[in-house]
Amino acid sequence: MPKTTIFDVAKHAGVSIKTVSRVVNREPNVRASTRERVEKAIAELGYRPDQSARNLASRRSHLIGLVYDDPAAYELPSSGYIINMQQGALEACRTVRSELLIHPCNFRKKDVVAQLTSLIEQTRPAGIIVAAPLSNMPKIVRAIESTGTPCVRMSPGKNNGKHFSVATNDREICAEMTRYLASLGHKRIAFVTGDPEHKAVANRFKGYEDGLRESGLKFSQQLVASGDNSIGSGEAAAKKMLKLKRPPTAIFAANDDMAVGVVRAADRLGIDVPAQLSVAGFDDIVLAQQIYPALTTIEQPLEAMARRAAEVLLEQNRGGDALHGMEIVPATIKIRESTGPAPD
Amino acid sequence: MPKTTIFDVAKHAGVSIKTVSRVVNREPNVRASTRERVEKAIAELGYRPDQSARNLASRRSHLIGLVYDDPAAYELPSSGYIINMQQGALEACRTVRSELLIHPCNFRKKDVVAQLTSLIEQTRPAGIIVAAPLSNMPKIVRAIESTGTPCVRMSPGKNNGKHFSVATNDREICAEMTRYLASLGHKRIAFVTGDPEHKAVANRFKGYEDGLRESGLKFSQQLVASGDNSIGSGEAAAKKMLKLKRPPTAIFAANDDMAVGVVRAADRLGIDVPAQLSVAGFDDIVLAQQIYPALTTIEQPLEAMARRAAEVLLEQNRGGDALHGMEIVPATIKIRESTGPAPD
DNA sequence: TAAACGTTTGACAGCGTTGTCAAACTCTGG
DNA sequence: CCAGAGTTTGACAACGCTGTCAAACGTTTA
Repeated sequence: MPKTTIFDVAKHAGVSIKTVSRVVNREPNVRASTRERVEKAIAELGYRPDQSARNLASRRSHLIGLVYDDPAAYELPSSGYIINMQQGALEACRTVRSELLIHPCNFRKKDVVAQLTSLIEQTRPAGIIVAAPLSNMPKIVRAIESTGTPCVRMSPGKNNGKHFSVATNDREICAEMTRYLASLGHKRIAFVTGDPEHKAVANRFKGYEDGLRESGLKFSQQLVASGDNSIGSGEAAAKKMLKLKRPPTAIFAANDDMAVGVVRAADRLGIDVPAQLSVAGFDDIVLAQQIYPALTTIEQPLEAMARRAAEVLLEQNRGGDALHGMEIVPATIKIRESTGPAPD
Repeated sequence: MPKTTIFDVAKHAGVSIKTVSRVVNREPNVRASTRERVEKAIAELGYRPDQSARNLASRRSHLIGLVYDDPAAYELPSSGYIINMQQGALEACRTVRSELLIHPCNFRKKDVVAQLTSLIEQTRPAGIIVAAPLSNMPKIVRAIESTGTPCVRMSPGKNNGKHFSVATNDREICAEMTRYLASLGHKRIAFVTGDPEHKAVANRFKGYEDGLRESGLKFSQQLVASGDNSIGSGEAAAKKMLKLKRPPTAIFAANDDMAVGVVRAADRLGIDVPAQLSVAGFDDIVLAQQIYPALTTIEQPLEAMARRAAEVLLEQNRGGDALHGMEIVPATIKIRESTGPAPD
């Protein structure tokens, strides 16, 4: 039984193949009655357009590419970052029968750009989702744009107006977390910064400053330590600050790994969390709920962001208008056991 | 600057397009001197075959599909299972410039088969990797086979001879773990079984029996409890067995989640691990190293298995012979802190 | 009533490969 | 030196769709 082609449908509906094509692609200027007739024929014959042929003729596929780099994964087995994004993008793909192509690429390699260009030429995806930290690299975004493939950045960085981007409110939510700590009576709230290359992480620090200001607390350089996003660096940073004459009563780390390090440091120093020290993180990694005390943290809406990114791309591929600008998917504060009223 | 096509190469090399095609596809019967000339032309013009056109003409792409279901992920955020497989498959793809298409599918849904068939028709992947538990479902494997797409199963189940499969030595390695526990002096070694639907998990139990026999220990039904692969079920199973008149001195759980449950149960009952009770798991999940005491477990070579699966498929796609039968990628025992000499 | 314009439809030429099949060439043995 | 077999090559038709452009059809306007 040979596969049904557009010709079969055309004959069955008594129209030309072009009209069938128009119906399939939701092109305008097809009389309603004609459209119905064609749709009926499609349904009766169980016609499914051949993607390869479409790709060849239109120079574009129904695949969505997800390109990412997960530097954290080079050290830890899995940060969950990727899987969450995939989940979201996959959901969006499923509803429109698209498929997801995943393409990790190490941005430290010299040939990333060539590699991406080649990926796009080879597979001609309908769109590309670029995840952080790749999305913050102009040369990468530019390379993708130059192929003419629509792309959506998942990134807090500035948008050049040519594409759409999805981000979360890192800064605002961190201000909120800081205000929450202040509302518990904490006067000395410390912050552990992360890798400054990571744009989102930098925004978190700004949010911390905002939060202090909004709570009427004054910023102190002593209460800021820099980490590199790893557990160990969080531990070191906390140890340093907890040994100050006037140590902080709350430490907010720019990511959960470092927050876990802070908890560990407190443990080693015999400081009770949360009775003597409140600890907050960011990311809501799996471990956050598994350690004791369970970590108060901020849940990044990675899945929702990726879903939105894919939706935008897929809608555009179906003929919708290209979107520009930035959309914010808000993060959520998860209050758990590691934060509590300030001591005294 | 229009893209270079096979025609440009043919003209430049003074041959027909068919000959260029032969060279590109490594087909036989091309004179060495001709091949060289064509290869030179390809290099000089920077020719890259258009995949869409290839797909259309040959009815096959350079994509590898990875289809999976991760039932554990419906409850826990991430089991690491998927990410490990992806990693392996991606590595293999990268070396031959192929791309990986990921397609999760819930086997409980009625239309899995239709969905898979449609996926294959749409994307015409060069091959499909089917991961457990999907790989143990005849109807799914049959559906894929009927499309004519080469497929490799990652699964311990019997192989019908039509395809290749990659598995690990669950049974043998579990026997080895059991012998290891026996060698530490344990006489009463218990086992927590997992979801019986999971073929590999069933094999682990058989390995446990083998190990007992080989160590001259006798099997006791009292020392076998059934779990459902979850932490909670491991905890319940352990509590039950630890309250026996003659409790086990070692508990081997069919997966790490349950082993973590066992450790938790011991903790609650005030039983010291490993002084009074040795605990072993299977999977080497991230948590295994993060709990205290760090879990002795078995590392599944998921990444290596997936890499091998993809390699086989890609090699076949490049014109290699179709492989049949089963290949075993051995697992590794990771001895950590949760096991030690038997008490007394 | 006809010109002018917008809407709907179809014919047909690509898109860049691979598959088929036959022609041309090369080598062997008698 | 030729028949016969194998090797190497090329012409050309698919593959199944979209893009282009022009024709046919409707509707409005003067």
